[in-house]
Amino acid sequence: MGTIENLGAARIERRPLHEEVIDQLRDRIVQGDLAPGARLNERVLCEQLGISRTPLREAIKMLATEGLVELLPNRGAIVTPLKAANIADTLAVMGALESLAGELACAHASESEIAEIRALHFEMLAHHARGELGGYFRYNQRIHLKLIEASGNPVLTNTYRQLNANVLRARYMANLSQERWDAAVREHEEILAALAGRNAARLKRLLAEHLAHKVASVMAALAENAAVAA
Amino acid sequence: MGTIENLGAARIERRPLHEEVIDQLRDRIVQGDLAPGARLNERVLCEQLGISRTPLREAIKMLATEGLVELLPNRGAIVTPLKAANIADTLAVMGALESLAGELACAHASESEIAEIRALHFEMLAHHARGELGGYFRYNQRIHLKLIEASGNPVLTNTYRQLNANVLRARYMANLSQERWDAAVREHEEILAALAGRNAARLKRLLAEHLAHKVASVMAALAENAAVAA
DNA sequence: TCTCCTGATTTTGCATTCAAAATAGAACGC
DNA sequence: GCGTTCTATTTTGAATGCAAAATCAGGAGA
Repeated sequence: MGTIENLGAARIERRPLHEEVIDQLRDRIVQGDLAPGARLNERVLCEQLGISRTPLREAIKMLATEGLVELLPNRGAIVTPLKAANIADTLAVMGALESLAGELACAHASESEIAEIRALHFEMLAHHARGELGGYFRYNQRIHLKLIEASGNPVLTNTYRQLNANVLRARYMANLSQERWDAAVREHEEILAALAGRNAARLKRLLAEHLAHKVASVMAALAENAAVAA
Repeated sequence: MGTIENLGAARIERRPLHEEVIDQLRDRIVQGDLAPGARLNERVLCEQLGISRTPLREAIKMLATEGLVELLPNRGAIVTPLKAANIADTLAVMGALESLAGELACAHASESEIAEIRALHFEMLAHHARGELGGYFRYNQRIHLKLIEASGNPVLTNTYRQLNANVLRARYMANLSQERWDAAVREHEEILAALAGRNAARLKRLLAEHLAHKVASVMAALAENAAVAA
C-alpha cells in the first residue's frame, strides 16, 4: 500500500556510529577530559563507548585530519599536545577569517540574524552580570559562531569551526581577570553596534582588536601552565 | 652490539596503508580521474589498489573531513560535486588567507625563501614562453604554496592546502585565454617584486587583485561546464 | 507501456580475527 | 647497581566475516 516512511513523527534515522563516536571524542578532548598528549587506547575507548574498534578507528582518523589528534604510526594516537606556537598560529588564521566574516556579514546578514546575535548578546550579559564564567563562555562562543555564519559562506564557517576546536581546549584554562572580562563585554557591545550599523570597516577593526586581546589572554594563560609545550 | 636500525641507508619505514591510499585517491580526485559526483565503490577501489576495505574506508573518511568526498549514510561515498557557489566561497576564504600570508611573509620570509620563489618564477616563465600550460600551472601552484609557506605559519599553510585541493579540480577545466595568461604572468612579476621589497600593503593588494581575476576565470570556466551544479 | 511490488544481488556498516609491531618484564652478565 | 637481551604480553594494523540496508531485475497488474 505504498511507502509510509515518514508520517509526522520525527524521522528515526540511525546515525552512523563513527559520527556518534567522533562527537563524543571531540567533546571530551575540547573539555580537557582527554588531556593534551594523552594516549588514545583503542581497547579502553571501545569499552567505554560500547563499540568495536572499526568505527572508533575511523573516528580517530577523522579527528586526526581535524588536527585534534595526532597519529603515531604503529603506536596509536594521542590527543594533540597544546603548543603555544600552534595556538598563536591558529588564532592568527582565525583572525583573518573573522575579518572576512565581518565584512561579508555587514553586506549580507539578514536583520533576523542580527537580531538573533543581539539576543545572544543579552543572554551573555546576563551571565556576565551574575559572574557565571561558564555560561558567559558558552554564549560568547555562540555569538562568534553566529557572526561567522552571518557571512553566508559555509566554507568559511566550517574552516573557522575546525580551527576553533583546537583553541577552545586552551581557552578553558584561561581564567581571565575581572577587568579583562569587563573589557571583553564592552568590546562585544561595540562589535554588535558596528554590525547592526553595517559598518564593515569599523567591524573589521573591532574584531581585529578583540582578537588581539584574546591572543594576549590565551597566551598569558598558556605561559602559566606547565602542561603546555613551548 | 646495540641496536643497528639505521646505518646510512635511507630509513625504510613502512607508511601506513591509509596514508598511501589517501594520497592516491586525492590525486585521482584532483586530477579529475575520479570525477565530481562519481561513486566510490569500495570493492572496485580495493581491487584497483590491492588492499582490503578497512584502510580504504579509513582513507575515505579522512577525505570526507577534508571535503573532497561526501559520505552518504548507508550508500557509501561520492566525490564531492563541484558547485560554483562552493568554489566561490572557498576562493573567498583562500583570498583572506593569502592576504594574511602576504603580510606575514613580508615580515618573516628569509632571503633564501624569496630566492626560491624567484627561481620557481623563472621556471614558470620558461613554461609560459613555451606555451606549456600544464607545466605553467604546476609551477604557478608551487609559487603560491611557497608564498604561503613563507608566512612561517604552518596552520595557515595546512588550511590553505586543504581548501586548495577542492579548487584545483575546477582549475583543471579552466583553459584560460592567452590574454589572461599573459596578464597573470605580469601579475606574478609584480607580486614577486612586492615581496622582495617587503612591501606588505602593496603585496596584499596585488594578491587580492590576482585572486579576483582567478575567481572570474574559474567561474567563467565553471559556467561553461555542464558537469557543474549551480 | 507504465507502475508497483517482490525477491535476488550487491553494497555498506560494523564486529571479529589474524599478524606484526611495540612495550613491559624477567633473567642474565658486567 | 646498572644496563642488556630475550621472552611474554599488550597494542596496533589490516583482512575477513556477517548482518542490515540499498539497489537491481523481473513480473504482475492496471
